Amino acid sequence: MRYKPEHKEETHRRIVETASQEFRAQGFEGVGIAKLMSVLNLTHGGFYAHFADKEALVAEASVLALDQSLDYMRAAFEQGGFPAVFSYYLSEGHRDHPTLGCPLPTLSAEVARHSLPMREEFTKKLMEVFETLAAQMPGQTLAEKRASVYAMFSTMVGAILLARAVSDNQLSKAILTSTHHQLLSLINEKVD
Amino acid sequence: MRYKPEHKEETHRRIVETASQEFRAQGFEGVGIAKLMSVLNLTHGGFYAHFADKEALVAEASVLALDQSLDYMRAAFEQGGFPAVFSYYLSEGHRDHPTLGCPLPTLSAEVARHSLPMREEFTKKLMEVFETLAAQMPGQTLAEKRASVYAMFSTMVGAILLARAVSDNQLSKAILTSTHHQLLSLINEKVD
DNA sequence: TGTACATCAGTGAACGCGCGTTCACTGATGTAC
DNA sequence: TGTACATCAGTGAACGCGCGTTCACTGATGTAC
Repeated sequence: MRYKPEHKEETHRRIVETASQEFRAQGFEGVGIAKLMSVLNLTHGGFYAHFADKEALVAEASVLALDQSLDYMRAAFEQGGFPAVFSYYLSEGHRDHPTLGCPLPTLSAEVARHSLPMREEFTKKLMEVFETLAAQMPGQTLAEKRASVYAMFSTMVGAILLARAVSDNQLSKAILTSTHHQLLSLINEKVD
Repeated sequence: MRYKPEHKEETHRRIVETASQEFRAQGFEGVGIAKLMSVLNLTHGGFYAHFADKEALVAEASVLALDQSLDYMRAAFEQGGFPAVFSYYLSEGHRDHPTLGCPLPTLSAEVARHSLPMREEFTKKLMEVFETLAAQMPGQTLAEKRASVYAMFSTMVGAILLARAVSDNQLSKAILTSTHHQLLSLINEKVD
């Protein structure tokens, strides 16, 4: 069969999209190429017409996941500023559905063990995320705004990470609400 | 060969000890039983005289890692209170040497995907860590102290996680120092 | 005191399985003549 | 208008490899007689 000119790009896009979701749910190592392709009704051999190797997919899919996550946070911010961002990020919904959530809690530990080129692409996109949010952050200087964003992200990412690991739902909720309150009081201080 | 009565326990202990370090460096999936045993000059077959399966080792090694990490933090606390804990935890040394560091940044994402029994052992030990530090935390009520510990841990864990993932050393350092300053000002508020 | 035997931590070949990757191939369709 | 050919996204068998796990075995030493 011969395909329309945009068909290949579309398939490529679908592979990255599905991979970015599966990776967030199962980790990079938990998702095999054969299984991934079969979800899309394709066979594993065709994968290498789209990507040099799995590492290339890992890089593209991570960047896409960061981009999507930034979109969610931007949407929340537009609705209600940083408090809305915290409510979204530290929600039980986000905790229970990593598939469409922020890739940082699920994938950062694995990223740290990956190849330098992959980590560089990831870092570049992460800086973009940080800069976008720093622009909205209260503070005197850009350095100060950035510092607030780094600390804010560390807190949010760590909270979701721990809330997901823990088997006790009461503790899990307590982790989310405690960090939520801490972040809210930090933001309120800065606004004053 | 016949061995002394304490020999088997000692071997068991060495396997768990080495595994707890290797897991922190490579993740649970990154460490195979054959390789692990060969590091200890043993063969892979003998593993199953010590553990029902890999999952049992994963559980024991995670608990040991949490215990060791708690010891480090307790030692730091005794030397200089929470500021010393932050200095240790958010140091470049800790960032660069996961092997003997806190298992939470490296292993929590994988723990979240493991079996319930394993997660329960992990959670039980983590609660012990939280309670130990909450006892030292300034605050009016126990609930308040716990909340501070949960938020503090989320921040520290997230910071190390991100600082390790990022390929840019300047950004990595900025993440550590920003969160460090945030935690110090939080503690100072509470003391006042 | 000397010999036969039981113990049991550790050995290593073998298993089935899923992984990432390669490559000769298929076959529907656009294009050339 | 009709036929031969080129294109190329996707196919699927095959590869070597490392994984977790099983199991019949080994062999040094303590114990029984």
